[in-house]
Amino acid sequence: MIKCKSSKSSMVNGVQSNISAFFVSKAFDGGSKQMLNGTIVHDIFQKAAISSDFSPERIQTFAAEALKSPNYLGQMYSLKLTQADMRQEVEEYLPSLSEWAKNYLHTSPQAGQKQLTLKLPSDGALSKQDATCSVTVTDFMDIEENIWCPRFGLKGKIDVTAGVRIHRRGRKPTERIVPLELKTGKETNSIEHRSQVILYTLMSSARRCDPEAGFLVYLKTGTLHPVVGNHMDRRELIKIRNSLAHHVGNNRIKIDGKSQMAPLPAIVSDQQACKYCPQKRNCAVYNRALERDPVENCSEYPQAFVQSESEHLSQVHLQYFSHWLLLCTLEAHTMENKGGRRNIWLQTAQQREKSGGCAGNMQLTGDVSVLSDGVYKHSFERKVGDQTLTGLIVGDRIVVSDQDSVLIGLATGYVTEITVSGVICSLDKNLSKYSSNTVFRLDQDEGAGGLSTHLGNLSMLMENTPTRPPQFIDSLSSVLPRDAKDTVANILKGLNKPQKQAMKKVLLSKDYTLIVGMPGTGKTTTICTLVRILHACGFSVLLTSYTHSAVDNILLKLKRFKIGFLRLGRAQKVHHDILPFTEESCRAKGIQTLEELEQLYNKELIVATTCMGVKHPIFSRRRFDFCIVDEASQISQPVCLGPLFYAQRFVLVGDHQQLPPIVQNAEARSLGMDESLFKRLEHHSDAVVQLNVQYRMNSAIMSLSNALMYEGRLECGSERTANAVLQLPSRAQVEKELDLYVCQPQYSAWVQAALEPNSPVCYLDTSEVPAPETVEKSGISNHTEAILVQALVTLLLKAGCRASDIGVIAPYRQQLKAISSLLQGDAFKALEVNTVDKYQGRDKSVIIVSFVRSNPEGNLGELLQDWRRLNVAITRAKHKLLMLGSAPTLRRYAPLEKLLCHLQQEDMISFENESLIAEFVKFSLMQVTSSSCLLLPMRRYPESTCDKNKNLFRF
DNA sequence: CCTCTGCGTAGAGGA
Repeated sequence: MIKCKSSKSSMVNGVQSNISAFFVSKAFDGGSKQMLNGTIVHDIFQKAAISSDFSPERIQTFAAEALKSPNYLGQMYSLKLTQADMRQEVEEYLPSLSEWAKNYLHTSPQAGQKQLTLKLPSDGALSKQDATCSVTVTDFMDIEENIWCPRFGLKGKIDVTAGVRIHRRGRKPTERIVPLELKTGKETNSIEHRSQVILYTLMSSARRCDPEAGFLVYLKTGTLHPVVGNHMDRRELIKIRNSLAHHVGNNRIKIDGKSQMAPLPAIVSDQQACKYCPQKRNCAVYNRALERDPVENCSEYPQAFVQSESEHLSQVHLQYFSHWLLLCTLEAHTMENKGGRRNIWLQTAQQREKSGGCAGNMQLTGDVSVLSDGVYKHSFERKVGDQTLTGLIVGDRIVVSDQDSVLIGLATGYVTEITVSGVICSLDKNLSKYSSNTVFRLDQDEGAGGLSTHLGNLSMLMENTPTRPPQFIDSLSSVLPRDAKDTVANILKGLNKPQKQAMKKVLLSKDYTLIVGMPGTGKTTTICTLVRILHACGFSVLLTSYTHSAVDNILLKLKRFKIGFLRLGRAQKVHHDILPFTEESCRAKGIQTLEELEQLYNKELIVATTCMGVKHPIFSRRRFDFCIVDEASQISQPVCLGPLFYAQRFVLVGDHQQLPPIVQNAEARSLGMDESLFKRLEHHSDAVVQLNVQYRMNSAIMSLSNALMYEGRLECGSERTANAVLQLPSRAQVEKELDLYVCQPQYSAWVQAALEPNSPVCYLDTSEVPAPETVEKSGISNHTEAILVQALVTLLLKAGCRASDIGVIAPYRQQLKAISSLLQGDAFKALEVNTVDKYQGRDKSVIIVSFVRSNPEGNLGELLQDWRRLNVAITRAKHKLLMLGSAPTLRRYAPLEKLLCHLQQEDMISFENESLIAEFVKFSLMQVTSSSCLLLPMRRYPESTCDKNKNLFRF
């Protein structure tokens, strides 16, 4: 869909429009006083319209409220404007707002006096003869009506949807519902303004009776201009739309199986238009980097800016730009196809419900309450009561449409609560005006924004700034302030050697430092300490990571040391204990003036947010001494760059031997999109410091990862870590029970080892069991492995292990489902079943890994081919690591082959056959069924039923 | 083949 805003640069000019479709980042169109004024005046007009009160007093009140609203204060901060400036600007408009209402609003006493000239369509329902008429607005039907119109491929927001009465001399008045477009700029009545109204008229016609006309409201003068688009006008606009859509939609082509950026239409040669175009740099860099026939080779050469905007860039820079533009384009395409908004109109609610992420057949119940300005609380109930709701989760962003996908995108908002038969959510629109039997669908809204942050950052990287290889300062004494020395020395006391080295490296860096944190080496602690040291030295720090939870992890630690910080980001995503530090909470304590806001933004040395949060107004002004990026090895390059622009020096913390950034498009991945900035910069070994002393795994578990990935560099931090084993208080009892229960000649070595604290690593080869995989559309699972996991967990719990100390890991979601469905009940509640990816950064005392894949010659998935994923899976356990899988299948994966070889050498593999496994499973399951509560003492068997000397299982 | 987290939007006007 193409946005309807009809400014010259986005709708009319070929190349410019394409460039602006790529780069919609704020950074290039940072706004202006006039734009902010426009927004605020719109706001005031719309508030007056909602309350049907355009009296000067009321309008003054609305203006005063707007001038201290959080959002506008933020923008004033960005633009370095004062509230007084802004007030003056806005107040100029207020009288004409009242004036406009007096002239055109029918509730006003002398309404309908103004004569307008309508240019009527020749075949229109309006009259041909008299072009002069008067118009009154009778009703405000909607404000900021959101229209997504698949029929024309257009989307947009209509400022005001109004009922109007058109009077013509000697005729009966005509009633229409028409779009009003408000303008605060010059009364140009220009082609751009008129085109925008024509498109809105067209979009309105898809929702209701064709209004045939719309109106431009110029608020500076308070005048109203009718705009009637005839068939030809509409056709021409749609043609422009189609050509733009074509270039945006077909921005990549495949040649010999390889994708590349498709050529754009010829660059425009309008010096006047280019002069002020916000996309100037992007246009120039794009042209230099991607066009086969760059303009400098052209004979006529009107775009001198292409040269001046890009001459600082070398071939390497341009290559980086075009390479990542392609990668982002490929990835954006895949993401859009996957969970894009188009499914709202392409799929019925029933279809979409099956794949999850949609709730159809919903009706409004109860009243809609106003939570705050522009936030309305709605309760929906399922019309057909017996169906359970699937897919939607609290916190999801949603789009509300009507069930038949005619009124698409009526409102957007967030799910706040899920009940048995309904959903409660906060929406940006009040839907109570729709009749009570309107049926709605709520769709999960995934891919908003696309990759605009990536591209915006990429563009910013192309800015003309000095570059150089990493440099370092010679001595610490020159960086440490004298009065901070003692504090710093004190803080350093708690650290181990590599951690201390890391601190030193950071302090001595002039540009950047990479901290490689191998599993369990205390990355969070190290970052926390680093922040404390930098804080003590009086440095400002921007603290970021890709996820909210990673940011909050560090902040939770920092909070304990009473270090002050400001946390940016949506309250709903922030950890509960960190909420008091968020901008939102601080503002709630009463920020009315720009000075107070500036104070808040500048108060703390430490500011924390996610990498994607760099669009915040604070970054248009504030700069930091250091930027620390946690989990940097999991962040794609263009995203990681974002926060770095705002700091003098930066520190990336991560481990490229663990999971890389997620890239959905296979081609983009193969072209290197999953290479993080962390990995790329690791080549500068001067800037790298390794944390190799770990406090998580005991020595046996650690040895796996050392053999697989770290070539023996990983060390245990203490004897205690190295020798720590699983404590199972009731183990003896369980083993006795086992003895009593199963008395067969082949005692299961594996089951015994699984419970034995002194064998921390056990691998069960299920190839003889056998345990074949199941491949379904929804994913891959392995039922037998799931049962074995259940049996093991049951046994561990029985032996006295706490459920919260056990973690189950599988590479596939479908397997997690299979396992979870077996582990129902309160006793398993605290147990965590999750994917490898989700376990990154975490640990548990006991980890059970189910590898799932087991087939004689079938396909190998991509997941298990990745060394890094396996490395993560085997480094989560502190005391005991139990693995299940079919060795012959798994040996076809190179990483697993290496792991299995090592396990074999160490004699950590057991083979079991079907009957043994069956007995073991039967035993453990019997325990489940025989006692409803697992943690009660076990039923005792009579002594006589067991032959003690044999120490065997028995039926 | 199947791993998943971030993003509030669309439009504010200038020349």
